[in-house]
Amino acid sequence: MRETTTSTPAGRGRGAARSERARQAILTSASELIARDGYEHLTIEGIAARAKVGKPTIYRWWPSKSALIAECLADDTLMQEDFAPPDTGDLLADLTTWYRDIAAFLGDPGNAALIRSLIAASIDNPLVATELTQHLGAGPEALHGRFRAAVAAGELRADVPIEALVDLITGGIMMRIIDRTGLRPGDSEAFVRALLGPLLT
Amino acid sequence: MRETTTSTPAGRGRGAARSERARQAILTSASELIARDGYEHLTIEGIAARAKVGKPTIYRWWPSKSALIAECLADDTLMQEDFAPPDTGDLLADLTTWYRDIAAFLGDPGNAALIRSLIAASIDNPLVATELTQHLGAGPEALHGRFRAAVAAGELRADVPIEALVDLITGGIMMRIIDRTGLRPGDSEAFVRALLGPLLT
Amino acid sequence: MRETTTSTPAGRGRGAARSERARQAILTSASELIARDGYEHLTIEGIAARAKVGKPTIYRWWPSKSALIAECLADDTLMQEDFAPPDTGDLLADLTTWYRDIAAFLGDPGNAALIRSLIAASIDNPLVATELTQHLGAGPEALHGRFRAAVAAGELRADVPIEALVDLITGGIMMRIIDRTGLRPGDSEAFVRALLGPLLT
Amino acid sequence: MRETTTSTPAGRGRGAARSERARQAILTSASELIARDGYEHLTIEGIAARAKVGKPTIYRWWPSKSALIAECLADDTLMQEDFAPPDTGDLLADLTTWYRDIAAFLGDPGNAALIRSLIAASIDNPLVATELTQHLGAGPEALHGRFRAAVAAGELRADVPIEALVDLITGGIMMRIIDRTGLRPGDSEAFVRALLGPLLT
DNA sequence: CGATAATCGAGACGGTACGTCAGGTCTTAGG
DNA sequence: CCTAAGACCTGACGTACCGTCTCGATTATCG
Repeated sequence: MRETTTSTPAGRGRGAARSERARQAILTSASELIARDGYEHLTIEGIAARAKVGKPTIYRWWPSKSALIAECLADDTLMQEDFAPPDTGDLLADLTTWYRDIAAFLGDPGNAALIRSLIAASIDNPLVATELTQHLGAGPEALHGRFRAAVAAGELRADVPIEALVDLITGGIMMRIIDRTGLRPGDSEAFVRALLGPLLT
Repeated sequence: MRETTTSTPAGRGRGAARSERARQAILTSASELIARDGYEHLTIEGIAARAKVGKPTIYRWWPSKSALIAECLADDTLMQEDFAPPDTGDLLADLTTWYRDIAAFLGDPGNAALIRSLIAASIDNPLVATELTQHLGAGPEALHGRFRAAVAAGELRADVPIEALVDLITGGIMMRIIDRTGLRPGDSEAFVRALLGPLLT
Repeated sequence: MRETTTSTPAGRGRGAARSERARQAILTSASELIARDGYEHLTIEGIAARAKVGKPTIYRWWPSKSALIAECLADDTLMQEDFAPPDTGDLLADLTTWYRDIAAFLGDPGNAALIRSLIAASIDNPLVATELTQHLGAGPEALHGRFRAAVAAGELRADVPIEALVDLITGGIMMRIIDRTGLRPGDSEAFVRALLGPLLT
Repeated sequence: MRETTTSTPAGRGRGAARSERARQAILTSASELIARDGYEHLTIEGIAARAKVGKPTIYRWWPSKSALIAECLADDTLMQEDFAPPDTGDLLADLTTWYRDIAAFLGDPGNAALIRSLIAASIDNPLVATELTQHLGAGPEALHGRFRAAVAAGELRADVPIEALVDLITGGIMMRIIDRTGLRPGDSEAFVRALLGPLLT
């Protein structure tokens, strides 16, 4: 679990400690409800009821629905999947593999809807965007790392703007989720070719 | 104005005709409010009040807030800008120009917030996504056309997957808006190079 | 029904009229609940639920719980009893009769509790006090009237301060309710004698 | 200080003794807050915060807000005034004096509001009513005593129902506070005359 | 004198109710 | 028959307090 959010119990001077039981129940309930009903139908009241917790307990620790979702992601409660390109030495093949995995995941309409919900949450909390891209493997460790390795291996030109490359490829996935076009596994090669293959004559 | 939505006046038998005044007032009010407060704070009630219209008048013609927004876009009430790459014969230069224009537009935080709102609206109505990409110049006429012209001119390989290319480049922009990283004009070349330049050694 | 409160439908320009069904259901539910649970346990939420009405419908028409109670009283929904001294020509006998009726009424602990609740409501809304004293017969028509008649009949001295007399006698009842001492029917004569009988030697 | 409430330190076996500092701080804070904000806005949480005391410390020693108020009164923390009729041998004059003092006290709207708050507290705890009437001089020692002295002095008939007389006169004051009519000093004579003067012809 | 135990401050907890906002539907009056 | 106005029921919002419980520290008595 990456701890990225603000809801740390802090130093605790005196007084009862924060209830780990409540925290877990809230994260779990939020995760189940967003997966079932989508971000738009997610309510603090519903989460509190399902977690058998008072609403104030949620408001005490999270300033907003989206912050709560961010922690669900950071805590791996909401999405177990963590995509990352392998490193076989063949960049095109590795990216295609990675892309295909994601496409397979998004083939399930439930998963696609979940990611759509997470994009919605990202809009009022960039932290969610960060967590989401992490899970998709587009974080600094995974995709960035693979590109840097390719540069080091002499597979990719040294002056390639890796940041831009990552945003392009991640954004390409997002677009297909937003406009509901979807990602077919066969698209994987098209995307990778469009990105890395020789385009200009 | 492209007419893409469902709110056609229809055949009409008897009775008063649909009030064009009301329609315009609603679209204008919705546009002003979303620009001012963002999609999350946009309410039907607020629109009705500002347009001096009853709520049912809105519900009669639009099934949802996002459908209303889609029509605002189609009607050019919400966004006057219509980006499109020029065609000077030099694809890289043309794309860079287009990208730079968009980056300049998004340099204004208000505009960035507006687009972020439109992405939010896109999530519960793909029609908004369509309209939005149109306005950004990523629709069939503009960006696709430019790529097809490049293929025809022999500037781009014939087997390039244009669809994927467009989604990559559009998605790249979206990503930067969602995660609030922003697009600096200087990024334009990086993006275009990352997409079209020679990457592999 | 005396109409003393502010919740008049007003002029009504256009739009749906105020629902009489809702108004009645609210008054009835409030009356039942205050009689059952007391003013302290009376909640707007509970009234709304029992009346099958939305909370805003209550807040639209009454500014506070106590204003609602005042209207329950004015509407004779909460208390059907309306005490008033008879006029047989014998003031002492008439007052004793009246007092005895009230004592009998308050003999039922439920009634005593209800009046106690109404005193509580009176404290944050003097309108309730007015309505309550009306019902007890201490309003201008009943007790005041009887005293004026006694003066006219030469039964009572002309310079008697009627206002003070009424407040004394009403307050005497209130005291016994507040301190839970209670009013026994036998007290009636003691009170009336204490008030009107020859005290000084 | 009369000790009438339940908060006795009890036998105590071992362990730390009850903190007198905490007790005083709580009584003082409660008194200040009820005087400032009224009984309806008085909260245990607010008292605890102002007294720099934990909520359980309050709940440990007092079962309810009203019990705490009762002790504030018994402890003379909340009201320093203790009214009592003098005994000059002239009952009418003495009562008038006493009444006038109370009327003067209630002339200050803050005092009137305080007494109103105490009546509210009396409703859910008759002990408060007892303490309140004590402070107003309507307890067994003061007003009752004065009446008994008058009987002994032959000023008042021996068969006068003193209890009822006291309730009438106290209730008369209460009424004026509850219905916010107020007591003007000039009313004093009217009340006393209404009570004791020759009424019947 | 050290163990025992009650108290104290602090504050988190599961709850209930608050008063408000907005949703989407309906009813009425006017044109 | 459409439009404006607006009332209706519903449901969620975020907040304030409730009364209880759980800490860790302090304090005083008892064995």
